[in-house]
Amino acid sequence: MAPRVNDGTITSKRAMNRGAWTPEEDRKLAQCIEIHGPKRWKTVAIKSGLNRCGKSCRLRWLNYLRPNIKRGNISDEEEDLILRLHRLLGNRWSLIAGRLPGRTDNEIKNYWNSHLCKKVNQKVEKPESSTRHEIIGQNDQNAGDNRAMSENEVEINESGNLDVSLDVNEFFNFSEESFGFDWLNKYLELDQIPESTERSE
DNA sequence: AACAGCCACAACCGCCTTAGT
DNA sequence: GACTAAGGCGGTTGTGGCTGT
Repeated sequence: MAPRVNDGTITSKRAMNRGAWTPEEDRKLAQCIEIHGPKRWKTVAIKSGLNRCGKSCRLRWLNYLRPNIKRGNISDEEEDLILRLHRLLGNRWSLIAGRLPGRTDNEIKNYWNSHLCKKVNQKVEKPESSTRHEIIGQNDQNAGDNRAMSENEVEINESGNLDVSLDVNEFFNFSEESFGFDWLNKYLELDQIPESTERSE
């Protein structure tokens, strides 16, 4: 790895604006992105004259300013989807967010940490209701380790009893139009894997 | 009314990956 | 291939608002 000389976050902390964004800053950023597009964040940061780093501008745009963004009121359906996707993917919030149109990884991450994490833990504490889901959920503590795994593999159960190996990119159709829930049905079907399939090795 | 504790969420930090030279 | 800058991501923190005492 290259030594970090300047990654945009350490850069002259003294000089950069930090903290909450003001409506005026939002307006300037939106204007600048309109001109330069939601890329080249360093350029956007400079041209907007906001005295913010590129990463900060990017985050603000992605989480609050970009069009078609949904805020709050996560529906039961969405919550269920998040739970299922988390079982499948672990803490890969951007992937999960990619399946929830209008939702951001930051929002889902926050929602998970403040709401769903507790729910899952409560379920885990009730072994009598243990289903395949709860058993898998117990591996959530290791979810971060999923990053070390191949992008193309999802090994759900490290015990070897239920190793589901699949191509995530193939499983999820990442095309722009695929924000519907059809793909979920596929997963839900998969969710009821017959015993013979589960034991396939 | 005042205070403490909790919760939700916006924002930052640091690591990793990718693209460009 | 090596190096650097920039982008992307997940983890963590700071803080304002809410609730209970």
